[in-house]
Amino acid sequence: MSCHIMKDVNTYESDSDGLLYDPRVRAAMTQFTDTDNDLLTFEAGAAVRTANLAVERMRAHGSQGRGASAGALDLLIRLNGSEHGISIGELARTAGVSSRNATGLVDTLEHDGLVRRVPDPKDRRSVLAEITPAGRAWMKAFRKPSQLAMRAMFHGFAPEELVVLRDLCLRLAANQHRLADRLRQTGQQP
Amino acid sequence: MSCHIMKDVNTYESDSDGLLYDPRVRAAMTQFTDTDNDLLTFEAGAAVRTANLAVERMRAHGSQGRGASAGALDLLIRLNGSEHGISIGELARTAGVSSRNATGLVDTLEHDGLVRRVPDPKDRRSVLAEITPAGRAWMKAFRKPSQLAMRAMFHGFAPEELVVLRDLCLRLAANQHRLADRLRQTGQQP
DNA sequence: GGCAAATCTGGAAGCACGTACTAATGTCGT
DNA sequence: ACGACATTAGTACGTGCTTCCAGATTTGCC
Repeated sequence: MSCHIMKDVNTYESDSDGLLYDPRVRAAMTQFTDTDNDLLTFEAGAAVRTANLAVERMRAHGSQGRGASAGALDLLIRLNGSEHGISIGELARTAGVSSRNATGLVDTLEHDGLVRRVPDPKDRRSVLAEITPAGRAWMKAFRKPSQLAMRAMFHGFAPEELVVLRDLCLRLAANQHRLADRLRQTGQQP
Repeated sequence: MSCHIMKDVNTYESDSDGLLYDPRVRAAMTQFTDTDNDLLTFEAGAAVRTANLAVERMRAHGSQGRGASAGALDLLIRLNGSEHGISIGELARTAGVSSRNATGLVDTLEHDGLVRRVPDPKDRRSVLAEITPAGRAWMKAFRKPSQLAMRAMFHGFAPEELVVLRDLCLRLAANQHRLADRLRQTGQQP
């Protein structure tokens, strides 16, 4: 391992319990927090962001710029698992983005021929997005590489650890949803 | 709790061990994976993304559009914890972004008066970014609200859970870095 | 001294995401 | 039946992030 490679390796360190932390983040956050627990929350938040960037980067590499941004891919996977079309609004709600954004993501997928729009017979205001045969073929082609990539990303993780990571992340998201709801109710929106 | 509120609550469910999962993600990913472990990796990856979105949203709300995007805020926090300036290149390397991107983030902070550029006396090619008194005042003003927000986000999390979340996320990021290094070495870059 | 590499940034472009608004449609109460 | 109000997707616009390309200048190595 040459010095050039050493220089690029992340300098995460292990704490007394053998768990990773980023000393640079810790140094920066320590001055922004009052208690040890506050520091832990900031570090965890920063770590979530770091992990997300890592997943995004692996995704970007794996799809080779094939119009498969994270958001669009999520929609495509969702549509692939449905035997009928899904409305733009429903896609937006379940993805937790604005309908305008869902419109844009579907635009992208439609432009690439992976998805098409069809009228919703039950509501003339609404449009259903459905996956095309080309979209299903795309999903099929990327199934195995995607699995290999995720296996490599989570190399060294026990199944229980994957489950715990999922739970912790979803609890965080649930907390944020509750907070947003509360703020909306008390009219504290800016 | 009215039905309107019920309708907006996320439909995460608990598995047999009492840990959260998203049934919609599971339904979509099940058709994209071959083994249970693969499903766990995909679910964990999706959960990381969901958690990151949650943190971003809380951040956007807390800063009230005050020029504090996630990337810029990270740099500001970093500079606040340093008694001397830091070069654009160093900021870029430690943030894991390109120097062009770091340049843009510093542009934003400089435009808001929170950061200034000064020449690096040791290297005339280089520019140091340092936090301004206004930047330190900004940090001071947002310290308490930030802490309260993170406490609320991580409400119900034990300290050990925060540490585990941090470790799992950083292990994921470390895996990605190793993979990227390996790809770079074997020349498999696209 | 010569040259390759490093440094930052101007300029441009693409993409994700959000807000405000509009035309069309659907729902509900009178 | 009618009017008020809500919902739907998309237009127009803006911001931020990120990448690419190129250029001027500086630094370090042979």
